Amino acid sequence: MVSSKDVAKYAGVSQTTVSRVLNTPELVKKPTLEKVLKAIEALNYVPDANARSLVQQKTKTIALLSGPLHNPFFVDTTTAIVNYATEKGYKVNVQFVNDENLTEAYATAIGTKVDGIILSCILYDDPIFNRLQEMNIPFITYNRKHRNNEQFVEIDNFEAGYLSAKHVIEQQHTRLSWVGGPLTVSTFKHRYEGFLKACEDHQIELSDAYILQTDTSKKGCEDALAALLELEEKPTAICTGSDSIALNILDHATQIGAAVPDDISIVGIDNVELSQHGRIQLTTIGSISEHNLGLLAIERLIELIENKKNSCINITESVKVFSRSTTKKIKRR
Amino acid sequence: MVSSKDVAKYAGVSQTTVSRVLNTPELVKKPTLEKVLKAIEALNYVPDANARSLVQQKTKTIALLSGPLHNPFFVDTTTAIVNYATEKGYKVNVQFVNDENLTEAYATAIGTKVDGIILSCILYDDPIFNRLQEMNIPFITYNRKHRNNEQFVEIDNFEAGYLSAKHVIEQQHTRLSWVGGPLTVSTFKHRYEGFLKACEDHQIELSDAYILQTDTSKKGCEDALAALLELEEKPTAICTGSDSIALNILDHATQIGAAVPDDISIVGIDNVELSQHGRIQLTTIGSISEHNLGLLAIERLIELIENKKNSCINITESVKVFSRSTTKKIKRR
DNA sequence: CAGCAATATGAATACGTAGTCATTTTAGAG
DNA sequence: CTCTAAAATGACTACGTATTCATATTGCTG
Repeated sequence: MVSSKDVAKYAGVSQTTVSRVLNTPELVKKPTLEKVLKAIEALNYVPDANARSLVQQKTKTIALLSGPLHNPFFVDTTTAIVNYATEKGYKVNVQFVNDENLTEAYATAIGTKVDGIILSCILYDDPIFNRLQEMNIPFITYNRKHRNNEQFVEIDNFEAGYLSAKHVIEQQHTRLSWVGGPLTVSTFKHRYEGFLKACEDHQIELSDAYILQTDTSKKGCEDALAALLELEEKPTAICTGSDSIALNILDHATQIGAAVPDDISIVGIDNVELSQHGRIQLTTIGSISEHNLGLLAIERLIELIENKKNSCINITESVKVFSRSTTKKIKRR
Repeated sequence: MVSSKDVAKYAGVSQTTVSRVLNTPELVKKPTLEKVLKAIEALNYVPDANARSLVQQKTKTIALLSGPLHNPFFVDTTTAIVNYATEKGYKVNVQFVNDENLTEAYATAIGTKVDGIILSCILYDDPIFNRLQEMNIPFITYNRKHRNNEQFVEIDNFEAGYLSAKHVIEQQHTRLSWVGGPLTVSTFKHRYEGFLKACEDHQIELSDAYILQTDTSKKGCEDALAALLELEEKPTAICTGSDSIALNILDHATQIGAAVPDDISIVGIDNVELSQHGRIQLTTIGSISEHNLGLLAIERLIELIENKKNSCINITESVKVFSRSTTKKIKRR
């Protein structure tokens, strides 16, 4: 591997000068500068980022702990995060986190001495949170948050859940179902609470059999739908905890011949890109901003890293209904 | 930041011993071992991965240069690659590459001294290829390949294109269109060649107006479809260069009221996860293996890194038709 | 051309780890 | 208890860079 010393020898200067050429070229005389640049070119020299990190104590690397990409929400956010960070000169270390590899994911993120951590996958009461805080590495959560979070970006989850129910209630639905995710997660918890409140406000009675908390997996969603369709009195509308869940249910409903929205209406939350697809046209609740949560979060994180501002970042984006074709005014009998 | 020296001082041993505890604990006496472990625990010590990389000349990091995630093919492969590499103890540096940031992407991949590079985005005749080879870093391409590639994993692109055309020809279609991507890319080039051969073998005449090479963007695909639908004699089947293109066309067709498959049939290539969705049900050509190309490639790459085997890896997976609901036997007039 | 400030360069060092080699300690044999 | 081989530990150095401080060179003023 060719080092700055090699370049120095080749150019007949000191290693220091080579370093200067790369970092503070204005401090080096033109002829010397060119000699060195030529040497760099000739030897195909590329500075070693690790060595640089070691001495500067900065890695120009960010750890991204994302949820899995089969959830289209994370497709959108990962794209935004990676692209923005790359553009700003940061490398992005990506891990897709699930329940099993969570703690290990944190460990490697910490051991790599990254400049910052951006993560979605955290529980509302997660013990790892304290360790993260002790590490004194800037970090921010998007989508989900922790009970004590100081830096996070989310949508107004309560309102999203509320609007979700309100939307189908306004379409005359009275038999509303909720298919959500684990209540240990802030998003699902608050969305569900919003859903409940809307039902309460509109005097909708909720059958216990209509309320399901899945593990959000494809299988889990399919089972949930199956359970609902087995009921004597089936719900006419399903409010879901996320677009991912909604898409899974929509998929399975179509496969087993349940017509959406004619037999049953489905509402998502998140307004992921995919929900707009002509064949999908999912009615959903999403941020009024066109910037997704990942982008908002990575912008803040990099600001945090570079300015060392320690101001609290609490962003809660307002939401609205995106009414598409998976919901329909119920036909009164 | 607490270093191994701090641990050494705390435990009353030398830094060497601390290092040994972490790397070759069998060479250290029990009591000493425990003293050190306690110190590590007490100080919350985490070894600095950068320093380790510097001295060992190994980073335990892999650079992934992927295409953008709005192409669902890369959703599948990125998931497989990141998860497999993570499981094997590698960090994955992800970049989503497009035409503009390509060279820069290579530069950072090289500057980080990664242990290996896995990439899809390379042109069939790409000058960067030589530089990669000179770097002497193990690298492998998946999906696309370079003319001189020695390590690659692909599907049988020619056969895929061939089967694509054959499938709709067998459904009595005679007015076949091809909407592909740039022919500078191996996949599109070979798929197109296969398509042409099938048409030739079955005496299908191709109108020039039916052959379109798009930039694969959403807009590009929409324009292509619009152009086709403006023709006096519209094609009855569109064979596309990839599922991504097919999905974009399907999206737009639905949005503008063109019925698929009743008005027009659409075939993709890649068999991405999303193509199976109940609402999509895209007929497509894909690998007979259930492992996606990303997984196959990352497995080989890590083998390459760890065994230094320099054997050529040329994998070309066989393909078959996945017949779903976007193609249909044409109604003879 | 002297003298001095400003500019340009280089030598030495630190960053945190792993590995080499030398040294000390331990265990076992006689 | 002595001697020797094996086991355990430590001092030192390299990795490739950026930075500090010292030194050399240049340019300018009078």
